[in-house]
Amino acid sequence: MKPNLDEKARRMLTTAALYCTEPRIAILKVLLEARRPVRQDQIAECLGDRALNKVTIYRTLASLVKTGLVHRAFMQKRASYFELAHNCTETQCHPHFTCSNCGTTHCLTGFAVPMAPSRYRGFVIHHQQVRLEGLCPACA
Amino acid sequence: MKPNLDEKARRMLTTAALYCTEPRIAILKVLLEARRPVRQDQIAECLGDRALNKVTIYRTLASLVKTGLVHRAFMQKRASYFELAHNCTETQCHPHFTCSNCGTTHCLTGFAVPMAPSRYRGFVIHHQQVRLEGLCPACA
DNA sequence: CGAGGAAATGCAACTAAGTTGCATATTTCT
DNA sequence: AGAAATATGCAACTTAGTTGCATTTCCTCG
Ligand SMILES: [Mn+2]
Ligand SMILES: [Mn+2]
Ligand SMILES: [Zn+2]
Ligand SMILES: [Zn+2]
Repeated sequence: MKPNLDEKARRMLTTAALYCTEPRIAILKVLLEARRPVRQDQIAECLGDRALNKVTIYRTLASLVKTGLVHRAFMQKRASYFELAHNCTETQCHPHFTCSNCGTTHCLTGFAVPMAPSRYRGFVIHHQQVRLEGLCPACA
Repeated sequence: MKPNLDEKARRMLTTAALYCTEPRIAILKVLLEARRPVRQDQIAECLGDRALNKVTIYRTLASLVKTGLVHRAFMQKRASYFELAHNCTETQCHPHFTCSNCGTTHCLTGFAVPMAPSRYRGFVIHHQQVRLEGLCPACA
């Protein structure tokens, strides 16, 4: 495995003032290695033999989201997808692209859709989230 | 009530080649009068006395979505929000804004966030959906 | 190091959005 | 009106996510 992933996860937890527990380190490592947002059950599957209770995974994700280490990237089919906060500005995460043919989701970290104006008719806009749909390179 | 709403709903159904049934007309009228996306249970509540089975509402919404009359605007708390297709282009619906203070959602039909490029590193982008979050005029 | 208190985990039971199969009712067409 | 096509209602089911509570683990401080 990656020997320094463990250390990296520990640092992230300490920085966020969270207890460094085995479950949290394991979950963070899965997120660190994932290239795309993942669901609770996908995290569980990645853990394989040293499985965790799903309640623990959900509660860990909740803690990580609260500290800002992790984002709830989007929902699909009534399930939430989570990922490490990466390539984010204060007001916009990168767009997520879902292929309408094969169903896979990709992080489009290379570009950002321009932000909406910070004010519009009395609305104060703090955050913008963009979902894209179309054909991925493999399916196009 | 609005006397011509009924007729309008009927026309929409006929145009979409769907049977003109009482439940469908009732649901369409709720959507025609709603100013924002609504959930299944909100539609049921609006119908009040002449209630409909939730399965009927879900199946009706599915038919309406398939014909393009209705959009699944977004998901929140594991529930889908539906609305009539309005102020939409081929590639983008208007942005939806949710207030982080009071929780209400508004359709921001007045402006459109610029579209992502139609191609980006092999991705063919067909559709773009924008979710905004911040403070609504009442809470700002 | 070895408590002791704070916080995290696991388990079982629960909640609630959405789905499915099937019998019955309604709509449309002739 | 009658037949075929389609829609509705009901009950039972599926499944993502939550809650309460007993037990375990982690961190801090003597
Ligand atoms: Mn991403
Ligand atoms: Mn809208
Ligand atoms: Zn694809
Ligand atoms: Zn508000």
